[in-house]
Amino acid sequence: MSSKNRKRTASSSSSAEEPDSEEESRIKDLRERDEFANRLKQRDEERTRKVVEATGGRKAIEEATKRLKLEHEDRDKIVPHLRVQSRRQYLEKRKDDKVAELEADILDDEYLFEESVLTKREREERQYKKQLLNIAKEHEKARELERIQRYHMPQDLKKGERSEYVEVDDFEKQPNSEQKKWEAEQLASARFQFGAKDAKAEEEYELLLDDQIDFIQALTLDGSREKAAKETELTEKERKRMTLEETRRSLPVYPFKEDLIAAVREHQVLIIEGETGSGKTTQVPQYLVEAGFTADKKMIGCTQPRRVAAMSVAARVAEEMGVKLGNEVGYSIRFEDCTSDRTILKYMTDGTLHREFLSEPDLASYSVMIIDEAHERTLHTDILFGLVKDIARFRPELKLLISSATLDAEKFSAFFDDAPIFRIPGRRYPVDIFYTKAPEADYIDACCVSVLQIHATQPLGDILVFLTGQDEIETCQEVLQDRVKRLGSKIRELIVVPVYANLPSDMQAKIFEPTPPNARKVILATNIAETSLTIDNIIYVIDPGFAKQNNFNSRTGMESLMVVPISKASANQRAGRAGRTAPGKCFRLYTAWAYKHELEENTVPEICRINLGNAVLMLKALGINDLIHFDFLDPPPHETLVLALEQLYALGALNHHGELTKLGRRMAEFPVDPMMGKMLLASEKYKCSEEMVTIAAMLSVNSAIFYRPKDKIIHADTARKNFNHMHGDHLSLLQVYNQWAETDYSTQWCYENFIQYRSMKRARDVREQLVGLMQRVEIDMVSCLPETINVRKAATAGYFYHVARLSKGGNYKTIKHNQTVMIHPNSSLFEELPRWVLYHELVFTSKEFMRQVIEIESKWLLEVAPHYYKAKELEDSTNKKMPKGAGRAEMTQ
DNA sequence: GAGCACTGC
Repeated sequence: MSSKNRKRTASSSSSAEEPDSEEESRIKDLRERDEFANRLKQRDEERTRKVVEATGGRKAIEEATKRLKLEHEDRDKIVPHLRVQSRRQYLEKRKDDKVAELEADILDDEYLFEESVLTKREREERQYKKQLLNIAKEHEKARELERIQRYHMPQDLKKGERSEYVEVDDFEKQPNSEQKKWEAEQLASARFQFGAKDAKAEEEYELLLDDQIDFIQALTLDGSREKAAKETELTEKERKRMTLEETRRSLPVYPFKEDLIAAVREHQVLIIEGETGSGKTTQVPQYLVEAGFTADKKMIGCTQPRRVAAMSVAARVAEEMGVKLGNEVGYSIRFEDCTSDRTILKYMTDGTLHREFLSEPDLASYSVMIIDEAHERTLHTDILFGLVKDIARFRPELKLLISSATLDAEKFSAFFDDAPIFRIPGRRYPVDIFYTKAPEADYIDACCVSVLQIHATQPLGDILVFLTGQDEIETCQEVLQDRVKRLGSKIRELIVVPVYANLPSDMQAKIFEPTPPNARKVILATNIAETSLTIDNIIYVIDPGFAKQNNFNSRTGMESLMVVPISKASANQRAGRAGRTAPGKCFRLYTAWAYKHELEENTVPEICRINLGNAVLMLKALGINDLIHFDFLDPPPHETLVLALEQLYALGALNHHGELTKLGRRMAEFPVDPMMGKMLLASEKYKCSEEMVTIAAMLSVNSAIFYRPKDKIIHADTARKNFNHMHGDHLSLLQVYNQWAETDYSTQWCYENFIQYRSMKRARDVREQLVGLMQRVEIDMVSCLPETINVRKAATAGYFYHVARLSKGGNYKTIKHNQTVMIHPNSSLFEELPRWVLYHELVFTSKEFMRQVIEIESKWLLEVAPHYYKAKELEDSTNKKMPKGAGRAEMTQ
């Protein structure tokens, strides 16, 4: 692509009579861009070669580098700690061995000798052993509980007492442990008995609830398993005894193995329609390996929308194939590449594959690419569709498998030139669906009533309630707990557990705890339970029919998070959550008529709802110049694309021919919004790369840095104010990070300052990645502290699009759209009201708010973006911060 | 004086 451009442009400029300086600089830039891209490619190749020589894979090298660095930095601190750690691990292992030994001993003993043949002493000894085992087990259980503590605020502790809070992340330091934990959870939850099994015969409750909701059953979501099939079902114990091979054979996909391989051989693109539980994600790639699709050293790739899925599926498949994870079977996700030169089966997140396109635009190292969970329609899968469809045209030997749930298969087939659909049955129980007779005005209240109604009248079994956000969940939790308290012993125990993404992970783990016999668990969840979290043993689902959805308005450049009715697809997905382990019931808090006539068929895909700045830049970097005619499964709004292109042009990532510039090529290396990418690159000129990288990392996790527990709001706000910087929030965030880094990334410090450790850890990961990328785009890391003017100038160089000026009445108006906006009350500048501000984002909640604001001087705008701002636009600026209270008076003049 | 659904690079 680039060479063609160069030729064309070279000839056009030579035909010009006089030297056109603009044209010349464009050509020079294009040349420099291609030289830069070549350097990148060369460096990547050298790096790969080195890795292959070292045989350990990239991961090993990274690990080794990290370890060396660590050792160098604080060897003295770490060694004693490591010693304790290893001693502890040894003791732990020894204890486990001993307990297992004891248990086996008792079992043997009981098997060999009946109680009656034993002497008194032998009987006593057996009794003693059993007691010992019990104590050991109880002890272990208690320790498990201790290990996962609630969020303790420091002031809860007495003086001198050490905090016992253990961040769950501490256990994630071993390689792959996040996935191990996930698996353990999954396994544990699978073992929990379905509540009703333990229950005695249903007791009659004569209980009158305040109000009741009338439900009518409308239809049953068909399951592929019937109640009767349960007899043939394997108990957990039996399943454990089954070998891996037997388990594989028992999966619904197994009988289709040969047909599937034949179909893949015959067709280049195949749509696989299969429900969850069919085993397609783990089995299909293995079948293809067996069928020889990786014979010529090429890989089979499989994308997943979520990190945990990519990791755990890879681990499972490695086990089934009897290889070590990271060798023949590996996974690749952000911050973690667990593959080697031996890898033939690679699981990855869709975003990772999207990035891989930058260094390998033809997917040359793959013979098969599987896009799994395509129906979820994430931004990345949607873009991948267009890209792989294009590649398939000039690489006829590349096989594509698109795997999706039932409803969308036809649509995918049509998109991929009527590719054949291969259907695989799943495993699911039927779910009865109930609708309300009349619409419910207050759905929170209706939820609570329904929960109690189910609790009082229905057989035991856990309830899952879908709510829109933290706020609703907390309200609902209070109401339920209050009503349960008032009903007292008239009803059985009801355990209420909340779950949403921002909840600390130890509290999230509570949803996997077993429900005690004769009690019922109610899980109040956001959409997180719709796809991301799978909770077993749910029998009842309550679905009010709403969700929060992010929408981007490209006309105003504003994001809004609003409560909207869900789609039919989403409603059915929610209902399906009731039928995973047994037949279930789903109560919809809307009428059957509303379902039929008011709900959309499908949720609007993400690509149509968000800012596409980064996506467009990536596509440009891949040489796709005509974005308006890019083959989208669902094309995003025209204005969104135009806005993205416009911004890229203003930022200098595209030249006036719409071609990618060197600056744009460098920006594309960063997995951030183009404005932020520009800001990072501008830090080179302003000699503050250290600061900008930190700020970028903090901004990208920002929403969840400050922790505000409901009962300690005042403390939390005071703690937050201590970080406030007079020039704005970017600098406050910088202070937070730097102070944290000074404490050696202490967890304790986070709790003392009401800062979420999890978010900070993530910011650290992001920062590390960005530092690596800065080196990649040939920028040295330097710091400008304690001076911070350059920090704000570099931010302005990226975000000059996001500037507002104080106007009459204390409101701000955006410079380009003249739109009235306000500083968000959480900002450190909320009461300061500087004349000119720059904002990181514009969000519409109750009003139009600028979130993350810094004070700037208008003359900087002319310095960093002379092509975008005219001096006239910026007139009448005093550039002085107005004295508090006097601001308005001065403005009226 | 507000309030952040969920992912991912």
